[in-house]
Amino acid sequence: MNIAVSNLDLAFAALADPTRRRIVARLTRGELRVTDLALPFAMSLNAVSKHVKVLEGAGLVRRRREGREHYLQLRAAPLREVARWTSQYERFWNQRLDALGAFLEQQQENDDEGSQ
Amino acid sequence: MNIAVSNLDLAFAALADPTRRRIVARLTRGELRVTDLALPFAMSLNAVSKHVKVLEGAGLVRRRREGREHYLQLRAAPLREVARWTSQYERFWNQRLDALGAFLEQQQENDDEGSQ
DNA sequence: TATTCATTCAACCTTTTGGTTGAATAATAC
DNA sequence: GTATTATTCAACCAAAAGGTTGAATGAATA
Repeated sequence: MNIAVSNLDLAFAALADPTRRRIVARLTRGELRVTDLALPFAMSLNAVSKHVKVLEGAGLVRRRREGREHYLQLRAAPLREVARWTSQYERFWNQRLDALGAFLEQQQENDDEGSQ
Repeated sequence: MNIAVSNLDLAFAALADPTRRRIVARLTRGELRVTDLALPFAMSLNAVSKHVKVLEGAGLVRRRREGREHYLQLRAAPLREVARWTSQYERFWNQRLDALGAFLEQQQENDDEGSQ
């Protein structure tokens, strides 16, 4: 009896780990076998294999089996969802500047009152 | 002895929980007291308070104390970081289409070979 | 066929997470 | 001054996360 876990949940959670973000970055260079992917990481191959599975679960990585070798490929589509969700808040990014703008406007109004 | 946790780690992790994303969405309407913020959530006030603390830790929420009331405010700046990281991969979003393009080009080349 | 290689599976461990309840704190209202 | 209200703190709990090691599986190679 699983409760629903959205794509966005999975994508954000997958990307919350720095090792997994490094994996994503690494795969932009092209396909890699699990072993080769794991090379620069200071952890066991098994640990990397687990991270890959998390990324797969989030749809961020695709696996192509060729004999005993598994080639991993970046599938960035879920990042688009992340970007879409995030960009909803674009107008809040400069909140402080907006607040400053409002403050300046307010001050302007006050100045005007003073001149009546 | 904490190991380093990046801003991006904190932001992604904070946003990986659907309740916290709802909180962020809710706060776009303006400041809210903790109690009011918690109203629509089917969990204890304490649970919401904890979520707020996670969002604060990631810099996504700011707290303004006024007497016994705490007013919470959205600080979307960390979302900009998330968007920046994510947009690095924009050109991979349409990977499948690119792959199709490459395939079609390849096929075109093959056709050309056949005509030599 | 026996061995090596690429990878996962399984079990285990520690820390973190997301929730609960009950008590503490501190400001407001009666 | 005594309730009441707003919020956190603290302890607890179950489940998940991130890592380890060792065994299993299945292909390739000698």
